[in-house]
Amino acid sequence: MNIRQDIHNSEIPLLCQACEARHRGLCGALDPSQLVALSKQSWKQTVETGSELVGDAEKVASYSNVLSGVIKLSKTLADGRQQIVGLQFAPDFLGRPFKTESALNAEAATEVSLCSFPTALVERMMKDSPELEHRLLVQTLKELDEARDWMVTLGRKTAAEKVASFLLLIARNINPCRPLSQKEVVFDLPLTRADIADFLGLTIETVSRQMTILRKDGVIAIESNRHVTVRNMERLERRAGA
Amino acid sequence: MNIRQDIHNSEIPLLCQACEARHRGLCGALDPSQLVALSKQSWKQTVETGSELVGDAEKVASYSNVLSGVIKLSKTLADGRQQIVGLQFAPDFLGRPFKTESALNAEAATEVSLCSFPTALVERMMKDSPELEHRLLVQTLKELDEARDWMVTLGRKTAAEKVASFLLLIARNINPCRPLSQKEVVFDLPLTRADIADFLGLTIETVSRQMTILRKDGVIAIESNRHVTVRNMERLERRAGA
DNA sequence: CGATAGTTTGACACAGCTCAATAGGCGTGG
DNA sequence: CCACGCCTATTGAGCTGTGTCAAACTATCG
Repeated sequence: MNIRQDIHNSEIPLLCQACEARHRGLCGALDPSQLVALSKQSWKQTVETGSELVGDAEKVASYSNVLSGVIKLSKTLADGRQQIVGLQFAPDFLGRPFKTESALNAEAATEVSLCSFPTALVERMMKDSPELEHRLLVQTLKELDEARDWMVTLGRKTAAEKVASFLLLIARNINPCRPLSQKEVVFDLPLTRADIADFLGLTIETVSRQMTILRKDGVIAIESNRHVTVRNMERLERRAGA
Repeated sequence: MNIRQDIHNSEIPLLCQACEARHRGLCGALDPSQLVALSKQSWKQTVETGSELVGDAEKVASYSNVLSGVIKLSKTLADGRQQIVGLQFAPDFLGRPFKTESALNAEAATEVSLCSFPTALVERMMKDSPELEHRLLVQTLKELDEARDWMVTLGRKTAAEKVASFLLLIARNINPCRPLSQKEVVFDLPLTRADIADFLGLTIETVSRQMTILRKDGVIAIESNRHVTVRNMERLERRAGA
């Protein structure tokens, strides 16, 4: 039995054919011949929860597209206090071009699958393909917008609002095929309470207490610590403080 | 008496000849003919302290280079709580390409001079000039790094560390010709106590108290509320918590 | 079924907030 | 030049939200 050759896919490397990043991610900027060049030097990998992808102040040899799972980007003060400064979902691009050393720590919050390529190759292709650099600019601007939104959460919201904001963020990002604006949303939390605390600038205990309040008030339901049902998105949004 | 025609400057528009942004800013990406095209549709303006440059959810018709002064970028919650999410100094680029509506508020924190141009023109030039888009990407990545650094300050530092971090930020950015790593640094604060509080996620009173402590401990000196002398940068750095 | 890591709950402490009063800087007008 | 008023900043006193420490509970997995 022959595999039907789809015209659209005929020149696309096998590695890329089923890849999300080719559509919504960075690789969408590349034409088939560029995809072939990139795919020859790229590799897919699956990493387990907790493994460090990029260390702070470490040389970075590869960039990646996130294909599935959640990555946490964090910074640590000298005395060990930690702050998560961003979460990355598929099909985000992981890496900081034009800098050899990372200024932050990237760690798999869940099991994560990646498609990685050498930094040098990406930077070379960026010179040749303005469209690639354009996509990267668009993603970077998006991340900057998100970072600034989160600064409001960190600086001006109460613990209750912070936790609601976090649940809202996850509800909106974790399900790739999210039917927006439906009342009830179900997902597994990609982060532990400790991670959530580090993301919100709170302690584990405060996060836990606020989750309990949301549960007792019937805004959410929780099963076995990780599995969350948002009973009513609107109420959650109201609790997140605009 | 003739003005000597410098070869380097001979084709540069008058408007641009003394401009900082042509060297360290975005315009450095442009060749003389592009500079001429841009300068024909650009204009310099000076705006006074407190005037709003871009309103939240407002249509943006022009982008600008900051030539002098300080701009604060802020976001406001429904009930009026405010957070400053970034400060811009010369020769930063003010604007958010690829979005017609602003998601934040830009206001002159001091008297500010700007060189402005129509958004449409910049976006057209970006298509033709990858170098321009490249510079914008580099600036955006820098702002993202800064935003993430500040998230650590907002989420994990104490009030004392926050105020020290703020003074450090200003000391490092306000003086264009800063002789780095000299022990004593003098500057005028570009922000009121209320602005500082909104930047740090604190109240005016807490900011004031922490400044008083720094003053009494001899780390800084303050004259007439705005004029600050950092007596010892190293001590200030230590108080900022890494 | 016990071990371990993660989570919840409780009691208490304290950093930073709120409200209120005072002090200082600066421009205006006598 | 001083007197006044306005605005901003400082200082004080008390309160409260969130952190700290400690203990109990729960899920998961061998």
